[in-house]
Amino acid sequence: MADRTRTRATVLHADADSFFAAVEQRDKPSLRGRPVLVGGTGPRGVVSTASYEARLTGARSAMPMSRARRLTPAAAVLYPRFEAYSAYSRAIMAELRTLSPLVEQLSIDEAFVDLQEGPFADDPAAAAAAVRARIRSLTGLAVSVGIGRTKLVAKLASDAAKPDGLLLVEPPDEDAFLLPLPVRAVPGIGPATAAALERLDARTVADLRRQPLDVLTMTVGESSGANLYRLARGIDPRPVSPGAERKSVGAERTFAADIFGRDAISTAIDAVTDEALRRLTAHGGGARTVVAKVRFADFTTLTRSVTLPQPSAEPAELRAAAHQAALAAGLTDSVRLLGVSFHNLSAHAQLTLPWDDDEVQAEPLVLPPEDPTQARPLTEENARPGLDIEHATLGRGWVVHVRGRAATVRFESVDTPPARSQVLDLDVDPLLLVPPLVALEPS
DNA sequence: TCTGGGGTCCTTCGGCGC
DNA sequence: TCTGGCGCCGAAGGACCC
Repeated sequence: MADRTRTRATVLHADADSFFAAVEQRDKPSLRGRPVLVGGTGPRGVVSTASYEARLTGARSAMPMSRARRLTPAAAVLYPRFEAYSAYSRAIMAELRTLSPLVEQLSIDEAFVDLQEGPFADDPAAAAAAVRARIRSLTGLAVSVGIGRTKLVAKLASDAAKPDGLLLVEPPDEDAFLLPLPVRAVPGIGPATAAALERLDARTVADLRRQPLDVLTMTVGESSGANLYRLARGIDPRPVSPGAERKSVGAERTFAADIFGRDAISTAIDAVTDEALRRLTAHGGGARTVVAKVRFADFTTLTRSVTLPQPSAEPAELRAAAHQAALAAGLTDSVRLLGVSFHNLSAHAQLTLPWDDDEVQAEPLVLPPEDPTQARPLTEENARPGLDIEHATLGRGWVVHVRGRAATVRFESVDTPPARSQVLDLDVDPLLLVPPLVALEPS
């Protein structure tokens, strides 16, 4: 494809507003209009998403949950329900695909759409307004949209449009839009790069544009420097490309308290490896490289890898490699986090068949995960605030908290009025943990 | 006040073959 | 035979994003 730079604003970027928190407020009527924090609820949790009400107090994504709670004592703190978010995400992406088949999903709540070839190239703003309204009607969620000639401008426009807005930046208006923005707004410029640019006195995109190419490459590296040099000039020929292949899968776990000792660590490696294997199996195919990641009590982190002669999908072989890699990290100190990931993925599984190898032992099957579609009794151990529950006669609701056999819950869902919280004795009124029920109907 | 979990991409370095 | 340069690959670390 000859990538001829476009002349019209036909790249659309759509991004759901405080997605996780908005889904929770939608599904839990008593939380609407109230501060909500979604994220890890344990002692070492961090905030994934803060609702707009919670942001008023200074709570932010990536902030330690302990700090966010202190800033926002009134907030509901909820454990993420990824199944529910995925269902809403699929509905949003399906609506976006009505605009064009060229949809590049960036994350669970964000996508680019290329309107150039479709019927909407002449009036992207009208198409965007219509799709925002349909998504709102179907899911109750606000999706902010930016439209521009390039991915960079579309993305920055959707940021500027938040919350619940639509901004189209016409090509003649690009410089007026881009130049005053802080460099930190540019995707790819994080804290480290911004600090390096600050040393050049480059704080805005306009400042960045004044930097010679060689200064930028010396400051932030060859690739990033050339990239920034172009982006600062609005040069961004990246096409909207659907179909990106996954390059790695893995799992990692930060322990509520540091663990130490051979046995505890070995058990933990097995558990994390099982989860990573489960995801590899779900992805399909095998992997050639296994990476173990270890974070010690002082937060220093290191990785060690083992590369196999050929890609493998055999749990025993991958598990052995994971242990070998973790061992190479020298697990003597207190360990805060363990991770296992698989790289150099190969599309199709290379399971060594039993007759290929005399020494194959009893097949160590990947344990089936706890089937998320299967209801289980609610207990103090498996309770997490925010999870869906069901009572035989009182119906569906969600967990506020569980202490011993006393469960505090609210019986409410998308289309019920807000409910007061009530306390049930689980021995008298058993509750089932159930998968989220996502009813998507135009309203 | 104490730092998650899922990823992607880039840089640097050392080993190796030519 | 020794040395240097180049390109490739794997390993490790780090920055960044949502």
